[in-house]
Amino acid sequence: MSEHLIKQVQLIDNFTDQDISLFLGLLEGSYLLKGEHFLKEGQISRHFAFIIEGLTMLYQIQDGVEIPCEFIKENEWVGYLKSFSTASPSDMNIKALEDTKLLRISAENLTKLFHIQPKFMLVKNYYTEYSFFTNAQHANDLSMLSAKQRYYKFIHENYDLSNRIPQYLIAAYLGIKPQSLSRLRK
Amino acid sequence: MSEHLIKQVQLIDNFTDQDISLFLGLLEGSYLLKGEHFLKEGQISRHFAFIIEGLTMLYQIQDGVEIPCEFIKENEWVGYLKSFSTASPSDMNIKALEDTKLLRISAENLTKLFHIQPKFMLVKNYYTEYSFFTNAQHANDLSMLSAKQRYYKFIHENYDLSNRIPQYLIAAYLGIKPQSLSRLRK
DNA sequence: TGCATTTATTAACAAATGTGAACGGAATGC
DNA sequence: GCATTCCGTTCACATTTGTTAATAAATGCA
Repeated sequence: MSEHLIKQVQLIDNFTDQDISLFLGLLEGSYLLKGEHFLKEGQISRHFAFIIEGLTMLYQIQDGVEIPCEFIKENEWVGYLKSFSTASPSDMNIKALEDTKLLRISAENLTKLFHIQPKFMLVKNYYTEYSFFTNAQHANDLSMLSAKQRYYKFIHENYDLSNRIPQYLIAAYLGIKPQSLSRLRK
Repeated sequence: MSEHLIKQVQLIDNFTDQDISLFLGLLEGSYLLKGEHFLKEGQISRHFAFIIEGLTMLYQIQDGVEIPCEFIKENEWVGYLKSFSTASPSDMNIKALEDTKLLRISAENLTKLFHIQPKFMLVKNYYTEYSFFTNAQHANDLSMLSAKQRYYKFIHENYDLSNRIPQYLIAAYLGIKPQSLSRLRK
C-alpha cells in the first residue's frame, strides 16, 4: 500500500529500513468521501497526506466560485504549505473530488521525525521545491499562453485527469469561464 | 554592510557568533553594473546573492520581450532556485536594473555551510518557502485581478520600486502591454 | 424509473485588452 | 551638442474573453 511512497522517499536519499519504519509508524490511514474537506478556509492546516488512491483539489473561492489551484492525485502529497508551515489560518480549501484513501502525518509527528532523523528534512525540502516549481509553471502558463493553448496543454499533460474532473473546474483552473471552454472545444 | 543580512538570519534561528563568522566567511563581495547579468538563460546557476544595494529582476524572454517575474532589491536574496537547486540550465535571466552591490555564496560553499552547521538549512528552507509564497501571491493576483487592480496593488505595495522601474517593465510584470498601462494611468 | 439538480452547450452582445502605427520627449552615446 | 535610440502616450480597429440567458444533456437520488 505504501510501496510508492517508500520508493519516492528512497529516491531523495538513502534511508535504512529502520528510518523507513520510523517514518511509516508516524503516518495514519485516513479517508475522504467525495466532496469531503481535508482543509477549509480559516482552519490551520495540521496535516500533510500522501494519497494512496483518489483525487483532491486545492482551491480558493472567489465570488462564490471555486477556483482550483492544483489537482492532487494518487501517489502525490496533498496539503497547503503556507498554512502548514506558518501555522496560520488557511486562505485555501482542499477537498476530495473522488473517494480518497490517504496516509497522513501531523505537524507534531513531522517535527518528531526531523528530530530523530534529520535527513527527512531533505524530503520535505524536496517536496517544497517540487511544489514551488510546479506552481510556478502553472502560473507561467496562465499568463503566457492563450486560453486555447492552456487547454490543449492541460489535456495533453493530464489526459487521465481530464476525464476525472468536471469541465467547469478545469475551466476555472485554466482561468476561463465554462462557456469559453465550451466555445474552445468546438 | 551585512548587518541587515545577519539580522535576517538571526530571526530564523539562534546562531552563535562563530556560526555567523563561518557564514560570512563563505560569502564574497560582487558587483553588477546596470544592465549586467547575474544569470543568463541556458546557464546553470551556481550562486545565490544577498543584495546590499541596488535592484535586479528575474525575467524570461517571450517573443523577444522581457517579462519580469520578480523584482529583487536591497536586503533581499536574488537567485533562481530552479536552476540552482537542480543544477539544470536556466530558463530565466537575472540582470541588474541599477548598479548593484552583492554578497554572493556559491553552491559548493552552501553545501559546506550545511555540512558544518546544519541549522543553516532552516535558513534556506525559510527562503524557499518565502519565495514560494510570494510567487504564488503574484500569480494569484495576475489571474484574479483586473489589469487596473493589479496596477494599483503594485503601486501601493511597491511605491519605491514604481519609481525605479521603467513602465514597460512594470506593464510586462503585470501581464499587460505598455499601451494598455498608459491607458489605465489616465 | 422518473424527477430534481447539476453540468455542458450555444448564441447575441458587451467589455477589456491587444495590435499596429504615429508622434513627441527623454535619455544615451559619440 | 547633436544625432540616435528608447520610452511613453494616443488613436483606430481587431480579437479574445466575459456576460446573460435559454436550453440540452448528464447525473444523482427517491
